[in-house]
Amino acid sequence: MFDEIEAPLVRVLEEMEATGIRVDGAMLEAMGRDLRAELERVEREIHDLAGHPFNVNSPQQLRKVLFDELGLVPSGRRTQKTRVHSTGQEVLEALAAQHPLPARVLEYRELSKLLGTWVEALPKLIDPEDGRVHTRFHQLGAATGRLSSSDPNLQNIPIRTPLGRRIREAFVPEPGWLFVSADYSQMELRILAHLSGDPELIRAFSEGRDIHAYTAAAVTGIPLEEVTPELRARAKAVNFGIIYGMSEFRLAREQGMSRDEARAFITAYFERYGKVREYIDGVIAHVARHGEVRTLFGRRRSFPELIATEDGTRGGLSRPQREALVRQAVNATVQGSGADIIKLAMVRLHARFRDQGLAARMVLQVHDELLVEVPAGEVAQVERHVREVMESAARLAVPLAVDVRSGPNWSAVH
DNA sequence: TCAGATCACCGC
DNA sequence: AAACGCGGTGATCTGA
Repeated sequence: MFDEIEAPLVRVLEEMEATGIRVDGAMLEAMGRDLRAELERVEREIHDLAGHPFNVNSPQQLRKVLFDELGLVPSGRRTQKTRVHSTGQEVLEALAAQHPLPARVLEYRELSKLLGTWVEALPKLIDPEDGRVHTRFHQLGAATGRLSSSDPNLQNIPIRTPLGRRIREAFVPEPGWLFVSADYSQMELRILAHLSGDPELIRAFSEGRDIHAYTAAAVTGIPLEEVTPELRARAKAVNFGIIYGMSEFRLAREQGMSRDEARAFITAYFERYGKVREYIDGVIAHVARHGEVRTLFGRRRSFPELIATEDGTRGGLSRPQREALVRQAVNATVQGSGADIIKLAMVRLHARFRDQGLAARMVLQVHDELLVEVPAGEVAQVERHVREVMESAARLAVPLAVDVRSGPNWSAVH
C-alpha cells in the first residue's frame, strides 16, 4: 500500500496541484449577473407570498414564516442538534402541496447555492499568473483512503441540474487541447461483487447488464423487459443502500413505500444476493475480533471500540453509536478498495504518460473519475492508455469497466 | 471582528 | 435513540 501506491502518489498529486485547471472567469461573471437578477425576482415572489420581507437564507426565519405565520403543517422531521422543525429539501417538497411558497424557496435555494458556492467564489480563486485554479488534494483526507479536495473543493462541482451543469462548462482546457474524462462504471458495486464473491452479482456484471434493472428483476421476479423506471429507481436505491448499510426506514421514506414493502424488498435482495449478506456478516465478525478492517490492497481502518468484550456488553457505546460504527466499517472495505484502485491507476497513468513522452496531464480526480488535459493530437492515444491503465489497475472477479470521453469542457465529457 | 456551531446542500 | 457511507463550503446566528 505504502510503497506502491501512497508514496509514489505524493509526486503525482503535487504535480496536479501545481498544474491546476483552467477556469473561464468571464463565463462565470456573466452567469453571475443572470443568477443575481433571477434570484432577486424569486426573492420578491417569496416576500410577497409571505406578506413581508425576511432573509430566505435563514432557516430560523423561514421556519417562523412557514409554521407560525402561514400555519403549514410540519412533517415531523426535526433538525439534528436543536430538534426544531426542519426546512430541508424533502420537507419543502412535501409542503409544496399545501402552499406555493415552499416551491419558490427550493428554487431560491438552488440559485443561491450555485451563485454563492461556485459562480461567485471560483473567479476569485483563479490564479492571475496562469488563469487556472489550483485546488489542494489531501492524500488521506478521508478515513477510508479517499482523497479530499479543498480551497476550492473541485470534487463537488454541480452536475445534477441543468443550471448546475453550466458551471462545469467554465472548466476548460488550454486552447488547442481537449479534456479526456474516464470514469469507472458502477465501481463500488463491482467491488462488492468481487469482495463478496456473489455469483448472481458477478453474473450480472460479467454479462454487462444494467445492474439496477437486473436487481429489480432479480428481487421481484418480474421479467427484465417489464421493469418500470420507478421499480428500477427503487432497486438502485437498494443497491446503493446496501453499500451504506441503509435501513428499511430510510428506503421506505425515500421511495414512498410502506415499512413492510421496504423490508420485503431488502429481504428479497439478500435472498437473491446471499453472498453479499455473508460478506457483510463476515466483516462485522472480523472487526469484532480484530478491531480493524482491510481493503482489497490491505489499507487498514481501525475500529478499536468494536472489539467484542468478554461479557458481550457494547464497550460503553449506545446501540446507535455501535451500529453507526458497524456501517462505517462495512462501507470502508468497499469505498476504501475503490480508493486503492484509482490511486494505483493514477500512479501508473502518470508513469505511462512520462514513458510514452506524452504531454497529457491529469488535472482532477473525483473518486471514480480522472480528468486529463490533452493536446488535441494526443487524444486518441491517451484515450487508449487511460482505459487500459484504469481497467487493469485491479484484477477482480468482474470486469472493471471504464467510460472514456473527450470534449472541449468538463460538461461536454459527461 | 472572529471563531464555532448549526443548518443546508453540492459531489461520489 | 437512531435510522445511508465519505467529504467541503456558504450563510446565519451567537457569544466572546
